[in-house]
Amino acid sequence: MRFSKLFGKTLRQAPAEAENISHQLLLRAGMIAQEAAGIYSYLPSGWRVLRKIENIIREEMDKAGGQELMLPILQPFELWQQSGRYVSFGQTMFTLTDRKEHKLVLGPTHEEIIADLARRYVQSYRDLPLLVYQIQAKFRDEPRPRGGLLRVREFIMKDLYSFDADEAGLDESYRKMSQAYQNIYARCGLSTSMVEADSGAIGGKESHEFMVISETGEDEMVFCPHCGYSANVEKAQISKTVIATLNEVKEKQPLPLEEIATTEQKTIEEVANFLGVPQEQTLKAVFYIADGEFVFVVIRGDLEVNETKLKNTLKCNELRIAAESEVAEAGIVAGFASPIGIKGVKVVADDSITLGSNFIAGANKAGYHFRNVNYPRDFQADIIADIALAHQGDKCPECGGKLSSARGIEVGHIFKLGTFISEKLGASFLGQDGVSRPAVMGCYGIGLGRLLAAIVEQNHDDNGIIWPLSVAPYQVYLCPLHMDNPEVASAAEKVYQELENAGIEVLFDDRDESPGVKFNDVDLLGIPLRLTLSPRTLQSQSIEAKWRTKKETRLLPLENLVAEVNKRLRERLAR
RNA sequence: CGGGGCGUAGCGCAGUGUGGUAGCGCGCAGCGUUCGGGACGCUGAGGUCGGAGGUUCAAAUCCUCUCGCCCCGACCA
Repeated sequence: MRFSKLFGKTLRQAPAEAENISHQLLLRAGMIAQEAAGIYSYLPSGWRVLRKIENIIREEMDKAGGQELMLPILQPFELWQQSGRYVSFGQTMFTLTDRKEHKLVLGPTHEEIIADLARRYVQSYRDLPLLVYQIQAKFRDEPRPRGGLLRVREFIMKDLYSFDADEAGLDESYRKMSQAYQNIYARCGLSTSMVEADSGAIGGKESHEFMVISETGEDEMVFCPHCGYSANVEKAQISKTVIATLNEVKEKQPLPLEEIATTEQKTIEEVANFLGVPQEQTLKAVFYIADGEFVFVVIRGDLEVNETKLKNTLKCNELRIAAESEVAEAGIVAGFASPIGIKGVKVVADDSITLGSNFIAGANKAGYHFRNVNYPRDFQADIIADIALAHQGDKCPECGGKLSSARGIEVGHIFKLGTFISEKLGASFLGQDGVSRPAVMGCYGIGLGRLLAAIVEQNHDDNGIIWPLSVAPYQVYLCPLHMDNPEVASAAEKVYQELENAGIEVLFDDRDESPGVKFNDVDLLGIPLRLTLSPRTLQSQSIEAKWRTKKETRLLPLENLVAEVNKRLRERLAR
């Protein structure tokens, strides 16, 4: 490709709307262009990168036994009613109506379609396992697109769906996919962590996310340096046991309830300090509205509520903190509330409240708390579950070690769906025993644009992008200096033709620009190997080679250049 | 949906307070000089000042409404 003809210009200054690095660099490099909030065009060089990523993914999917297919973007709304997932996706789905007043959706994902296909084509256990995938645009009306390509409304996604005869089969498909994912990221030059995750609107029981550690990431995860436990904080568990001192062990016996005046103390911190007890000796009350219903949540004072876990526990679609007025309406004295004596309100308690005794809790009247509150002697909960939020420094649920935390970009998410979709859509098969069963499903997604952005987040310097060779838009940048010098011009043309003919992807900077401009552009574009041809190098019938990742340069003889370049590219790709 | 910010040439911005011929830098076009890390000179093209309505002799500037974009939160793969 001749640079002079390449569609898309490099920019010295990033457009003001770009805040994170990948967004700025991709815009400056002329790889993407924004059309509207969360809607982007890929310009030729950006599209080349995307297609390389796509090919890597395709190869790994095929290797794992996947079959590629193409599914419709326009989907009948009825399918989503059948699966029931239109409720959990809600506003996130783009919907439209055709001329016959039929409701359609722009597919946010394709489990319904694929299950519908499986219903028709999978009839026997002999047809299983089945792994099919698609690489296509999906649409989600995000409440807030952000971060350039990191969170968009129209995006290209690879989704593979697995159908197995039983749980053991699903486990095997899941294992294959998680291996394929590791291969994909490695080939894209990314280092990722696989963490336990919440499955959110997709549903299902077990899921893992692949995270690229980055400050610009939207997710937070915790991991244990000792045993390797790692999880998204939405999902993460912690060990809540408090190591008791001898003195405290004596106090473990439930003592009689006692009312104490705490006139000014409302927050956990104030109450604990006032009474000289640790925060884990108190109970905290938090109020939510879950699908319109008021919920009283109790958790040990030192912990915080994990809203994702709470939402899952309540099996609700909408969850928000209750407004002050709503709390008052429910007859609750904010700041002095506890579940003791509360009637007619759903109470959800974190299981931490069962791990202690003689807690401090609100007395449900202004200015007073109770001492020696014990569960279940003094109050009952409708639901007891783990609803605590993990933090850096908490204890690992596996080994008790100290958890660390980090932010990450989710570049892949795999789910064990089970049978809830196949049951609803009738995707069942006849087993060897002649019994009909729903297929056991899994789904495995990768957002390609987000992956591309994550690669930039992880591979750049002050001058620009540093594409790994495997995904670079061009492998080689041919940079002649003094294009007005006929010897340079003709030698450059010749080298360009030779490289092209050998199938090497080369961007030929035939522009009449100063060396500084060219060098800065190649650094910005992030092309791995730079070949500089000038009157100086021509004196020794050679060309100067420099890797984007390195400082040193070295002269290569023009003779046999193609073979030499090929060898170097191969060596680098093999690493 | 709540809070904040911003819409002026392809990009970055000034001008808005106090209404009076729309500017700067980069980029772009032409010519010339340059040429190993964003060169220089001269000449030039390019703007419904996000949109609509209003006030006024006169609106980028004041008023009302509206649309869009970004950030934080809610929410969300």
